[in-house]
Amino acid sequence: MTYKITVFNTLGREYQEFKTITPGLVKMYICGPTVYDSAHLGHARTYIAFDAIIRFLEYMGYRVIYVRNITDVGHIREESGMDRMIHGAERERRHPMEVADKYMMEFFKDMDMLGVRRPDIQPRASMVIPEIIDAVHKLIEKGFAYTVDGSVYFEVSKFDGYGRLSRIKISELQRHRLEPDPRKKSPGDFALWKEAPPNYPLVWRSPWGLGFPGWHIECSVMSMKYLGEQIDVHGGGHDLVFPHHENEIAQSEALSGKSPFVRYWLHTGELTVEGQGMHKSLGNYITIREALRRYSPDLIRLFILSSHYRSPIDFSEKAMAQARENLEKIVDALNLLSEASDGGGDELANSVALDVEEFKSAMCNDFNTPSALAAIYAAADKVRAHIGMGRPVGTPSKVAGMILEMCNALGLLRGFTPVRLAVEAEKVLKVLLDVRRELRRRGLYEIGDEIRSRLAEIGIKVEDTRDGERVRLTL
RNA sequence: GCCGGGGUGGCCGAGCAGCUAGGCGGCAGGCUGCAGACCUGCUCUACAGGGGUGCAAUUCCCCUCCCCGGCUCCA
Repeated sequence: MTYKITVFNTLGREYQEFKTITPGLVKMYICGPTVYDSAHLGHARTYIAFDAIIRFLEYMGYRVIYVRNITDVGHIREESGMDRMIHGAERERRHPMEVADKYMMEFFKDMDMLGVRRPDIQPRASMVIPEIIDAVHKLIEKGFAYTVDGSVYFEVSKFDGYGRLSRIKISELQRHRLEPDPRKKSPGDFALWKEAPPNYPLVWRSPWGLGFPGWHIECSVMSMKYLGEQIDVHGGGHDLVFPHHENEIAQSEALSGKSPFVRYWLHTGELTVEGQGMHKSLGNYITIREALRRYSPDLIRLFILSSHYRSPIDFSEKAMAQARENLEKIVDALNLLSEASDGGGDELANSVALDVEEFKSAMCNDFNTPSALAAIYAAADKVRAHIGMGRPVGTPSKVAGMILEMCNALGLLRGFTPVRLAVEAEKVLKVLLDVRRELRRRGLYEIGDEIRSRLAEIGIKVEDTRDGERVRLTL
């Protein structure tokens, strides 16, 4: 059967059938981080969510060209009007590019540890400065931008349809955290190129003097440089809808003269911690490395995928504990299957095959990972019940393969191997269980239970069934 | 103020016009020396409140209340 994938497009706020420009090929650009500090759980949420989407598309047979940028210049901070990179550099008393490198490498490592598929191209804003200057120049030539001393601004009113993505009206862009530059023609106009103050540590020569790019333009340039003037998917956190993505559309379509710049805009919901936004001042700022010290990558991923990518998600110990139970259920089912012997019919395999169909249709419905996980749980439960009732599995490796196939399509349990004891340990365990059986036969339950609880402490759960002991390893 | 997203059973969390989400937890029973796993049943005719349109509304429309986000910092 063929599957129709439906996605919710932020542009238009509606569900649309997913049809790529070139059949079978997905050109996708995801906004990467500004590397002035360690990545946090919010980044993990966004990139894991997109990772699952990408893996699923690949699972469905698409080739995905995935570009995710690194922004290492031009991201202005509000209170000081200072580039975020410069701020990081001042804090750490290093050169801005040294700071950028440090956090970029850290980010790459975090993503690898989380099992996020590497993008095919990871361009860096500072490496496309010539292209940015060129783009800014063209925007001036085309009449979409104007200069004010050494700065260049995009004139929003020149671009028809500005505000289509975020549904913002130019006339309502009246509230500002920062006093807008009074020389701008309209408060909504945004910088393409900024004139640098004296002694600014990170500047480039341009036709307008020494300066640096505005935030937004780098993404337009990198997206078009590596994926072309029109792409299939552009994604990022929900907080980027305005102004970042709105401005990207304006710049890009003004430059290329082609519309739409992006077919499907996908945005991930915010991550909160115990119900509050993450802020260093609240003390609830959790970096990815901190999270990885406490939780396995699969656990973090399962937690994130338990919520739909567009919904907000709240991080808490309780939520993680719940995710852990669910993960253990899946792993338990896979472990049980690895020990089950062939025999019986295809009944279980056929039933799990239905779950795989459920899984696919859930994911085809705007990448509904909670529903997709429900299908995996259903399959795992069937396995546990089947084996729990002592029924033959039929083709355990086939069943395990189907469950792993679903998990892997979400990036879960990619490195799964059934937990096994070493041969020697196996023999020792057998001796212990033999002794325990004899103890129980003589009614010496207390000592038998002692053996059981001591084994449980080291991750070996012994369960007594009619057919003897079943050992579950949670090593 | 403007724009956007939400409020689903004890908790988490899908669905969004008719048909069981799912998970976690709790209770009772079965099986067990016990525990666990597994099985059965219950908690579970839940969808913020009030109107409206439908044969039919958690799902669409309007109003009210509450929460959150964006409005040139953010994934």
